[in-house]
Amino acid sequence: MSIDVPPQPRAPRGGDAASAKSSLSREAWGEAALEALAVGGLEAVAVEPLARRLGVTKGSFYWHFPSREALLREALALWEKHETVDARAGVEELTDPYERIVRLFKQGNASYKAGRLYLALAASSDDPVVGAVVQRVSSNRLAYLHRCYLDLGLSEVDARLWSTFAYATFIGNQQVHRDTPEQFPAGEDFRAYFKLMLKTLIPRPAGDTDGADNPA
Amino acid sequence: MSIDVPPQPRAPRGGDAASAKSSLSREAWGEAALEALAVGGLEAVAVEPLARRLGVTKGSFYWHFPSREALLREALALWEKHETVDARAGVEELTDPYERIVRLFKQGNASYKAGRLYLALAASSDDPVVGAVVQRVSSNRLAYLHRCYLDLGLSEVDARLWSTFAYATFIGNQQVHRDTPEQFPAGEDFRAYFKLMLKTLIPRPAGDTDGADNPA
DNA sequence: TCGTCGACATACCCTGACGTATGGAAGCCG
DNA sequence: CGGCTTCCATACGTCAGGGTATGTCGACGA
Repeated sequence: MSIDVPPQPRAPRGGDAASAKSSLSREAWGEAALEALAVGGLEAVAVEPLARRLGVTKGSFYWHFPSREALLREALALWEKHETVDARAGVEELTDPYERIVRLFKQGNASYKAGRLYLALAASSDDPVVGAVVQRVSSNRLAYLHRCYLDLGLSEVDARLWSTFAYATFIGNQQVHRDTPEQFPAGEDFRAYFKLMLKTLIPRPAGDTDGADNPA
Repeated sequence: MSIDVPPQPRAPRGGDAASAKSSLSREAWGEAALEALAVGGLEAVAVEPLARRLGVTKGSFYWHFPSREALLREALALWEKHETVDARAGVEELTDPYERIVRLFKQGNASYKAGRLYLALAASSDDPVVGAVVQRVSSNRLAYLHRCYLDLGLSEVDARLWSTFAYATFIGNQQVHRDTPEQFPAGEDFRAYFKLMLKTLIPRPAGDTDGADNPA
């Protein structure tokens, strides 16, 4: 979310526009594109509206990018890194596979915007560029979850089934949460819901009777 | 790239099989719109492409509908009926709530196109017209599922949690199936997957050990 | 036979968005 | 100081699609 501008700060120009930023970078455009994507879908990634939102005009955009598709690829690359490398930051270090899965779930449910982003991208997966990235990200997540379930002691087949199950539920939660926010459990209800999901979706092999929930 | 369909010599005013009337009806336009929606999303519901596909021109369309939005409303009304009234056709008669849920799941997973349709609509729920219908349909399904779980003997709260859980998984399956069809269990694997979901998502109160699954 | 009407075709304008061309205001350099 | 580079503005050209106005043709009904 933090829009950090990489080391390319040229001396401030007139500074007349809405942003105090002197000049835009490729990455800034990419992040803005992701923002628009999460809100308005693929069609919202349009050059002129984005330029207006950034306080510049089209001419500026076409200095940084040869085409709209190039911007899309930039944004997609950013997103893919967010959803794979960055998403595994606080997870990989956990040794207990159970805890890893819990953490994954927690992280996934933590960012509403990330959920909307995935949904928006997945909705536009008919676009070949978008579709390929969505598939890679989805496969990557699925594969990682699969490994976690394997580490849990499940057989190859069972791990496959359970990881798909858990992932589908995860994605579905985002959908339901977005489509019918009223009906989706919130607050205390969500805590109970979350607990139910964990208990149901993570078959614990050993005799772990109850309540190992960490007090976050 | 744009499929330029030649002026398609329409079947003259003879009794055609496609529809009672030789000319196009509102409903035919609506169904065509749903078809386009399932494939290309909301933006694919465009007057000119649709008219080309139906072998007529824009002028014809604007005879039946005052605007594109009117067509959208027609299609949405059709869809809402499909997903609520029609979807409950073979379910309501079942007395066992467990069987009702199973049937619901079976039906939902039966039509890939219906899944794509929901996903496409849900992706465009920022549109006020679409959003309202999606919300109604989603709420309706959720409420029905909730009743089923209630009939299963669960408490109000538990039924709420479990129905949300099950519905989220259901929706998520459609997502995963569409986004990464390669990774999604198929054939025999899907049977096992389906069975696992039923077993996990439907807490059976009485001591119903196993193997009572009806054959497909 | 003729007028009306339903259902469609044709022609047109308008909008939004992609892409291009060109120019211009800084900063850096020789 | 003149020229080059960088970043951006302005002004087009193009094109798909929404919406409108009007033309057309066959099916009736009197």
